[in-house]
Amino acid sequence: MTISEENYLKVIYHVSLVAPKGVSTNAIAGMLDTKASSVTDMLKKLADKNLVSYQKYQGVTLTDEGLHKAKMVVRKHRLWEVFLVEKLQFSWDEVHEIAEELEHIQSEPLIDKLDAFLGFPAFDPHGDPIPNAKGVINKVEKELLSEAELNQLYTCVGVKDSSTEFLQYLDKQQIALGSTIKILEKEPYDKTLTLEINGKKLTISNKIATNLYIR
Amino acid sequence: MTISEENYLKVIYHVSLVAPKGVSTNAIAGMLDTKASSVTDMLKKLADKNLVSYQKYQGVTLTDEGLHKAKMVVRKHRLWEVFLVEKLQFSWDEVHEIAEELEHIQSEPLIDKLDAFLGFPAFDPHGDPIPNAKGVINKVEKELLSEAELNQLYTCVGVKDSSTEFLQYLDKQQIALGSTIKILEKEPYDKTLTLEINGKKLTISNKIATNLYIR
DNA sequence: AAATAAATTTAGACAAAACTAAAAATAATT
DNA sequence: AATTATTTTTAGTTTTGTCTAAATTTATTT
Repeated sequence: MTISEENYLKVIYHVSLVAPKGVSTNAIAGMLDTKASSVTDMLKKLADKNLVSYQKYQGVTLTDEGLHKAKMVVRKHRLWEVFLVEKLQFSWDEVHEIAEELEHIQSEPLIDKLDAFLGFPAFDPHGDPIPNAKGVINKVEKELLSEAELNQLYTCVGVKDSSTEFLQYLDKQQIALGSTIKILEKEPYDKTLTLEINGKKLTISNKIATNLYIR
Repeated sequence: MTISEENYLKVIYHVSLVAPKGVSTNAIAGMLDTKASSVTDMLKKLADKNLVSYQKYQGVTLTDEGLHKAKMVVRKHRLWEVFLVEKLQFSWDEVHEIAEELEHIQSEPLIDKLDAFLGFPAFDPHGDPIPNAKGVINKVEKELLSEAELNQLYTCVGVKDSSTEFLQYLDKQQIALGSTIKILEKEPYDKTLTLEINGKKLTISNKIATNLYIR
C-alpha cells in the first residue's frame, strides 16, 4: 500500500460515513485537492486490488478489505494525535498535519504498542472515536449543539470541524471537551445561541453551534 | 526533500565518517541496494540542490547544507529509536526498521518536543550519539573490544554492527550497554577472547570483538 | 606503456501518480 | 423529450526515481 492509496481509502471512508451511497469522483478529488481524472485512474487501481468496488460513472464503495484498511489508517491517525497532545504537549489545533504523516508508518507492532502506551484511548483529542485493532468503533450518541434543547445540561464531547481556525476560536472562548453547556436563549431569526458555559455567559453563531458535538 | 533524497544524504554521511574522502557511486549503490546508474542520476539532482559537491568519476562529499540535513535525519532516526525502546518497550534489535520510516517525518516541532519528552538523550539504544537540534554531536572516546588490553576494566558503550542477528547474540550472552568487561585471555592464533563479563566467564570470536565498543 | 578490468556515466525506457484537453455519459432544465 | 450543463472518463504528457545496456573513464596488470 502506497501513501497515496491509503489517502484515497481514508477519504472514501470519511465521505461514506456522511453519504452512505457510492462516493463520487468529484467528492474525492475535492477532498484530496486533485483532479477528477487522477481520481479515476486511482479508483481503477484500487478496484484491481479489490479495495473498492467501482463501476464507471457510479461512484465507489469500499470492499470489506478496503474498509478495514481505511479504518486502520484512521486508527493510526487518531492514536498519533492522542500521543502528540497527551505526551508531547501539542495543542489540539496543531496535531492534524503531523498525524497526516505519521498515519502512514507501516509497523503493526508499533501501533499496538503505542495504543497500550496511551492506555487504549477510545477518543482522539477532537472527540472522534478510535477504531480498535480489529476495526471496531465504540459508537457514542452525540448530537450537534444546534439541535439541542433550551435549559438542559450538556457536555461538549467533540468537534465536527477540526480546522485550526475553529479550534483556536474554541480555545479563545475556553470551550473544551468536557465543558458543561446550557442553552439560555435561541434567536429564531439567525439561530444565534446564548449559552452558559462553565458558568460564564457566551453568545455564539449558528455556524459554531453546527460544529460542536454535545451529549 | 523527498524520502529518497534523505536516504542518499544519510548514506553519504555514514560512509563519509569511515572514509572521509569522496564517497564512491558504487558504495552508495551498495548501501541503498540500488544500481550505480540510479545513484549517478540522484547525485546530479543533489548537486543541483547544493546538497553535495559532485564531479564526474570523483565521488561526492556533502556540502555544509547537505551535512546538516543528513545529521537531522540521523538525529530523528536515533531519537525515535530511543522512544521505541524506552517508552514502547521494543527491544534494541527491533527498532531499526521502524525508525527508518519515522526518520522521514518532517515536522521540526515534533522532533524537538520528542527530544524534550525523552529527556534530551545523548545516545541511542545502540550507543550511537544523537546530534542536537543544531547538529552538534557529543563525541565520546571509545574503542573496539578487539583493540583493548588484558586485565583492564571496561564498560560496553556501543555496537558497530546493529543487525538483528548480532544484537540477539548479545542478548543471549547477556551483554548489554553498561556491562563490565575484562579480557582474561587473548588467543594469538585467531584472536579469540576469553572475557569476564558481569562476573561470568565467556569466550567470544574476533568477529564479535570487532563489533563491540568499550571505554 | 599497452592491455585488461573495474567503476562510472550516458542514453533510452518504464511504472506510479499526477496533469491537461477532449470525448462520453449522466443529470438538470427548459 | 430535447437541450444544456455537469460529471466522469479517456487519451496523451510530465515528473520522480528507478532500471538495462552501451559507452566512457579510471584503475590495475602484465
